[in-house]
Amino acid sequence: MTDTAPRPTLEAVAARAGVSRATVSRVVNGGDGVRDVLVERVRKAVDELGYVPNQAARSLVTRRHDAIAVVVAEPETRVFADPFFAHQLRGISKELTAHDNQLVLLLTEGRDDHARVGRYLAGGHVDGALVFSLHLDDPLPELIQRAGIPTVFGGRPGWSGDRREVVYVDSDNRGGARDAVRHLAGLGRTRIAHITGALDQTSAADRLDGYRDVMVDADPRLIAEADFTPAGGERAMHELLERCPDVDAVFAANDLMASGALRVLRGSGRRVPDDVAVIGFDDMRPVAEQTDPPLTTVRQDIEEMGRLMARLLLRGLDRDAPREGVGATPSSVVLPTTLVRRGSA
Amino acid sequence: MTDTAPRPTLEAVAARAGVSRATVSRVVNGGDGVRDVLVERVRKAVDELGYVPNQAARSLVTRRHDAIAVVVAEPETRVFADPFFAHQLRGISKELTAHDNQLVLLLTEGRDDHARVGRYLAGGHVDGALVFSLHLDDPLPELIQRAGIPTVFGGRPGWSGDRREVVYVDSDNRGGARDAVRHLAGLGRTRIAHITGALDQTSAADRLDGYRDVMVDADPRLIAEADFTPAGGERAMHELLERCPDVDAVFAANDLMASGALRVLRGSGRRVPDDVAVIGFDDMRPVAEQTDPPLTTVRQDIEEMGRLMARLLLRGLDRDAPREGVGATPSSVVLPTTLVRRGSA
DNA sequence: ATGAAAGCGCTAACAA
DNA sequence: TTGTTAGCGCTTTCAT
Repeated sequence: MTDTAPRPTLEAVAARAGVSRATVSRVVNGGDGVRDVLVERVRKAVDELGYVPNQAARSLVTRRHDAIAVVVAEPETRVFADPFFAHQLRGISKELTAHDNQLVLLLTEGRDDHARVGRYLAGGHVDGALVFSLHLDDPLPELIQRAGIPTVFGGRPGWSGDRREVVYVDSDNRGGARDAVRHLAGLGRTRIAHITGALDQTSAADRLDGYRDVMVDADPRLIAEADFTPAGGERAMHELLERCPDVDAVFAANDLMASGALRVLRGSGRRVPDDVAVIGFDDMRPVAEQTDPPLTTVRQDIEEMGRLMARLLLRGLDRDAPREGVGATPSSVVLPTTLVRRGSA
Repeated sequence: MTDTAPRPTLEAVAARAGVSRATVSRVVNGGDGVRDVLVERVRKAVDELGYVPNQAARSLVTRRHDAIAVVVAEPETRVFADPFFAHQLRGISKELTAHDNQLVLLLTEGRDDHARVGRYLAGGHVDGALVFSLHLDDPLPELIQRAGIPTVFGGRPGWSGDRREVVYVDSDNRGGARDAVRHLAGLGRTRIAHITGALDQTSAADRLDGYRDVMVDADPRLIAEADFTPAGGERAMHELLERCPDVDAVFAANDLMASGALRVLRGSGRRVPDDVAVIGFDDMRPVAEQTDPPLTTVRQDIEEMGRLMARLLLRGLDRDAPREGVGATPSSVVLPTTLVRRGSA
């Protein structure tokens, strides 16, 4: 491990270039209104000294940090089991990088952490926040409101009774679910079951709604509640098989659960898709492409969601942005989904 | 999105509490040597005003940021296909959180990004860096050295000819590989093949070495070079089958490749483990537990690696830490692995 | 086009 | 124990 050496300051550069600190500052920040000769001299001094501006000092006066926080509020370890999270992060990172912003990652491990996150957000370390994985009863939005920091949510926040306008990016969970179920119906299936996700998340609730849109008076026994995990999918599939042995199709609210269902189906001696057709949601390639048979699923562009969230937030932060008219206050976005056909349906 | 309100300063709190700024500062930073009455008064004022210290101002004088950067230098999108990354991150996050440090995530997307990362690290935004996924020819270590910032590497860095002492955390790749191959040999297998990872990463090279340790004069045709991806595993397995149809065991350098190999094996009509035994590496549960048959594999405690990296870095940063004696300069750590037996071998 | 000077909000000597 | 004071390194009026 190396030890930190003392860094040159603006002052040092100014001395070396034979100009004032103000001039160096101007050059460092774009150099408008400074004679070319001086710009050159200053640049040279900067290079020779290896000068890098001290962000703390800069932020102290500009009140900007060029950093945004990504808050992943997932009490469970689930986030880490699926690549969803990583993809979003990647999209966010790309967009932020393109705008010279840094990404500060805040992972919360349960209730105790919320206070810490709240403090951090309120502490003026970052210019804005991107918040994920909210459950209905999550106290985080409240904290964030209090922190008074611009925020974009990932996924439609579910809490009700909130008057404030929130900005979020979500995919069309309901529409995607409809497409999936319609596809199954189009295959001639009539006993189409649904394995739900954790219903305290809007994504799960919306997918269930989509299922119901198509299966208007579905046998309630065809709906099994689960939690987005493979084990949950297995459990739900067992239930379903027991309650309705005549089930001929299953729409699972994500790929992980679908893969669990697939295993149970195989174990029960049923062939997929011949006896029972299966559709998942997410299109997580490592999962969906490697089940047997490969999974037909509803794809959402996760990385794009991340990118969009970042873009929305940055736009809202932009001081020169138009305060009214088109694109003034960013508003929520819902991205379309597409059905990807593979072997399972 | 909410707009930011002007925050109260130390000054304001001092005025309200009827004390000096210095006293408020003391209270805010622990409150030693301040009379209880005043501590109380100040705390009250802080609460009433909703005062939160301005980090920029604080860092400017303390030169600490209580933030460390995590640099993930993975040109490929591979990081995002496997949960490895997320697990490390989680371990790191936990440890940092426990020490009131923030995590700044720096994702690099290829060469162009390196300069940006270098600038950031040199910019004095963070107190230290945790760096991952180095390839042999990676320019990042060089940049980091120049930035002169304390660093701990994840995985043994492979570049040679570097005199400086580097601190890293790695798992015992070579030993783990030996265990795996010995297990296969113990099963009576004699034609044991190896599918390597990307050999420009030390983890892959070390696992290959471990394989060779046991298979001292292995038929070179039993070694197929791949790249840690499932597709690479499939390709390698095809090669292997073609070159050595009598292969009776395969040790793949990670679970993803092992799952690919499993598919090819099944496709070729071979039974696992009866005809060919298979062992992976990593113990990525979502993968290893859900292959058919479930994968026997070498487990490494990824989260612990992350935690350890953070701990090492923080210890090195600690100003009050003993500069000599036990635990003075942190040194590298290699964590043990364990063989997890499932169905495939 | 350039420089002088005033602070941004905080901590840390030093005095009292 | 508490207050006074001098900066930390930078940006930004305001003069020149």
